[in-house]
Amino acid sequence: MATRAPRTARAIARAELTRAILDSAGQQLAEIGPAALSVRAVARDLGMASSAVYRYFPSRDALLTALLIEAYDDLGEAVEGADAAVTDRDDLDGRWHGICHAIRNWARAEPHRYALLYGSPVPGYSAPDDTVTSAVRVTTAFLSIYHDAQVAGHHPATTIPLTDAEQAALVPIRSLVEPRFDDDWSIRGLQAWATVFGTISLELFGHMYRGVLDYDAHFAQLVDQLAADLGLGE
Amino acid sequence: MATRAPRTARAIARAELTRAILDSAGQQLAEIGPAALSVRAVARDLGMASSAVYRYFPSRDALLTALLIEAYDDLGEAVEGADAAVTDRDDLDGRWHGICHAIRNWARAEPHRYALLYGSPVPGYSAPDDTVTSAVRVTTAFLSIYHDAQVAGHHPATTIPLTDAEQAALVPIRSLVEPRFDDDWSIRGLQAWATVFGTISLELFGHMYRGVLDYDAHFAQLVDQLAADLGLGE
DNA sequence: GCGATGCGAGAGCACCGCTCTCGTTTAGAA
DNA sequence: TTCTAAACGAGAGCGGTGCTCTCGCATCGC
Repeated sequence: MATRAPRTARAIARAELTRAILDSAGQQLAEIGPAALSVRAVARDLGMASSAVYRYFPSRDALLTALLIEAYDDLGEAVEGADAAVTDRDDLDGRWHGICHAIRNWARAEPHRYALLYGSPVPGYSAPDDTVTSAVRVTTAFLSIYHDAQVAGHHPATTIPLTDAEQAALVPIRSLVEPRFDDDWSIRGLQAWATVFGTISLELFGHMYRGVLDYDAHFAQLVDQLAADLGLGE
Repeated sequence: MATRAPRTARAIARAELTRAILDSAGQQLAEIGPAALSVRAVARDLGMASSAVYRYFPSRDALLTALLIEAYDDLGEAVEGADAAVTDRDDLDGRWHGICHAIRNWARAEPHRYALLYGSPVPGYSAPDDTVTSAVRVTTAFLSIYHDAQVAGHHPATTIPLTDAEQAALVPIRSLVEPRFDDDWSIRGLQAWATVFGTISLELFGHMYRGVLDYDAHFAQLVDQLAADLGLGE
């Protein structure tokens, strides 16, 4: 099944050039950020006319969206890899640490790409449908751990009771897995998720400038604390 | 003391035009976002040559930085106002709810400005020294509640013990107030801070697209839960 | 082999940030 | 009050951007 669709020489060339554009643009993205990424610069880098790039991506935003999806997949792969690396699937604490640090390590290695994913949305709002499948991979890793933890009988820190409205608000997240999440897992799961990304964003975007000396130690501590709050530590 | 420095007609005109530029640019910022803000459009709006704007702001980034500071002050004012509105200063739970909802309400009313503050940094990195004094206002509101709570003898949920490195990492935040924060207040305070901003950012930037139906109810629940975790509820 | 389609290049449009120059206006010292 | 230096607004212009259109040429399916 060597290569997929392309049979003709033209189709092969098209696939290769598409790839080359994405690579060049991806390098620009990583180096100078999404705001400064320019179609003309990509064309220059590839030695072609800028108008030719538009044969492959209809607009700058479309190119950026493609990079967005690639970034989501890249991060998703890193997170899934870190999770899979824990051979003992019942070591939920280890898996939790694995995915949390995988996210932060990726974010620190690729700050511009992280900002593209979790910072302010750059284009109006990129087409959700295409991106969602890639974006959901990291979320799924969280849910998977929560799910396994609930099934294994772990219990997060006590939560306050929910009103009817609050319960209704969480219906979608609750029904994403089978068996459904209890209230406490829904609440603590969302909370921990927001705390992890909140901390990484605040750190990366410079809001902890003063306040925290050692980001590594602080994040490690936070992940420990969240694991304890989630009741993952046996 | 009517007006401050400006005595000459020229100085008055300068102050007024500076104000007009900021207003026009602020409107652009709020409506179409920081990326699309253009000096030329501001000049057109004010009926002047684009080059004249540069007499007042040396660059687009400088103009954006001024708007950044204004936004920080605007948010800071909203948060301080919400905190001050709680007449019973010992009602820490009420104050906590006040500032958390003030932040989110402001963010939802001014999504582009919130994104400018807490999304990906748009210019390289705007001069910290000018912005810090305004940026720190909302942080101070958090610290104030934490401080009062600790003095009043409230205790947050139990925390896991810190290693020496983790303790050292938190030295700056700990010594921001007198008396210094205990370990548990440092930890839970930072954690709650990150959770609040993480939740607002994830919501505003579309990462809860599926998962949560009713953002208002979810955030209200989160704030309740954090108050409980912080031990603010009597 | 031939028409249809895909493709690259170039010119061009409208916009951008920013700089420079050039008269004019204003402020402050002589 | 006069005169000089500074501030100012307008305009032209430079190099850059995203994007469109047209025009030849290569390639594909029939």
